[in-house]
Amino acid sequence: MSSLLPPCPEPEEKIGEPQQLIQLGAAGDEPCLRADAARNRARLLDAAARLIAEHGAAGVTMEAVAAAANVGKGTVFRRFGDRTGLLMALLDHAEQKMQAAFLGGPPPLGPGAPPVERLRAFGIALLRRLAGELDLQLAAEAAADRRYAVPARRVQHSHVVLLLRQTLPHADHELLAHTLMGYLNPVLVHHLTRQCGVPMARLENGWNDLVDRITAA
Amino acid sequence: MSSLLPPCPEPEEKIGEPQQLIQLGAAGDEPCLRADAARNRARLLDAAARLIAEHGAAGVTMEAVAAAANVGKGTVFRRFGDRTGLLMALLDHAEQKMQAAFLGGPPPLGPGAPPVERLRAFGIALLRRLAGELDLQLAAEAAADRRYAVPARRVQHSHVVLLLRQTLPHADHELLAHTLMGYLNPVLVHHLTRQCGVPMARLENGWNDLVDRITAA
DNA sequence: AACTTAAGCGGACCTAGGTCCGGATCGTAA
DNA sequence: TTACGATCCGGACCTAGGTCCGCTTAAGTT
Repeated sequence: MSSLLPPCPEPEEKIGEPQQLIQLGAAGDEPCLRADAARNRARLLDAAARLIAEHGAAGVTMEAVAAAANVGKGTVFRRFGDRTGLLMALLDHAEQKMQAAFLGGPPPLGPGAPPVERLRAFGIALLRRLAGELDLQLAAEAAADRRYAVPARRVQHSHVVLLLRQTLPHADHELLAHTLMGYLNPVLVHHLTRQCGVPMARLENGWNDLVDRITAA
Repeated sequence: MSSLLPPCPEPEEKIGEPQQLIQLGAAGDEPCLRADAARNRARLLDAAARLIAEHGAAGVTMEAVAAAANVGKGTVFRRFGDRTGLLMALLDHAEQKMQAAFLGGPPPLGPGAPPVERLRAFGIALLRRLAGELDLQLAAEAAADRRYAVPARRVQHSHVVLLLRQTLPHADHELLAHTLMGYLNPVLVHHLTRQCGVPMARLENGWNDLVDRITAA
């Protein structure tokens, strides 16, 4: 069975942010904003971060962000598309740093280590990052029908597919990657850690165990 | 490592529907509605089903359902709590039928077959059911912070934990069950089948393969 | 420097989910 | 049958995300 999915017909038109360091084939044309637009964008991100730090991601409205940034509401939506877009933009820094780490950084996360070890390191790194961003990650969840089209997620998914392919020659890497990524779902992590009191250490052990089971010959 | 999670502090107060055949320990006290309330409930479910069949789940507003049922908007929310509650009520029949099948029906779904076979049958059955309900399942997705508290999901999860426990004596059944359930996530199924064109047969093979890997000694 | 135009701005406006509370109704007890 | 209280009804109302469109302005062009 092949592991190549017809690569998911590109979601028609990307609204809002260009946003990703690695576009995996998609055009990486940063539109280069007009001076005033760039200024307002920065103001908005700053205002959003401040408000969220103060009231929590769930307690901040788009109108409040606009007001705090001294900007019209329409400007927020023009720049970021929708609420999810704004929140994902706030997560973008950490995302790009992590992408750089697992695409080109030092082992065991980056190239150089055996694929299974990279897989382990990837999950642990993502779990730890998620744990520190849970509020935002939860609030930034995309609508159900776009969730798997979020660029950051696609990059992570592709990375896992790659590592699996180097480990298991004959398997449905796409589906196995979805399974692995499912374990790293922010909503699940939130549920387990915050609502069930599961300690992070157990989640991390769970990940390593899962990788072992899935990559066992 | 124990597989017993502190069973997730019951979400404070259950709004709306009592809804589940098996409450897994929670009180199963059907409140027995007043005559007019029961009549309106039936009208609402009927109207909702009709409208959704005609316009798709995403194209139906709560107000439209209320109007089609000749009932006030407040009545809808009183009875079902919120939009998600109404949609989940529409899915309840199928859910109860399936619960009955895997809790007490004939093998391989019900008791009698070896646990691994029951696990396989469970996933296949759920996948097929989801495939026929994708619109509704997608629209009925609960808010992120309640998603794992939905009664139907908890019952399914517990069932998987049970089967895993009978198969793997020493494993973190809770976490493995979450992984398996993640594969059966309606949003993922929608993404793969509708957006990527993956045929159901491949998803089913993927499930069996996943069960094998996870339950391998 | 004057002109042009694509990009951006802002806030009025729309929609749809969710809340509230005064009044109507059901079920029961006397 | 009547009286009464708990339950329910309905639609006005609130909120917050998202859209629209006439006006403004940055940034090239001659």
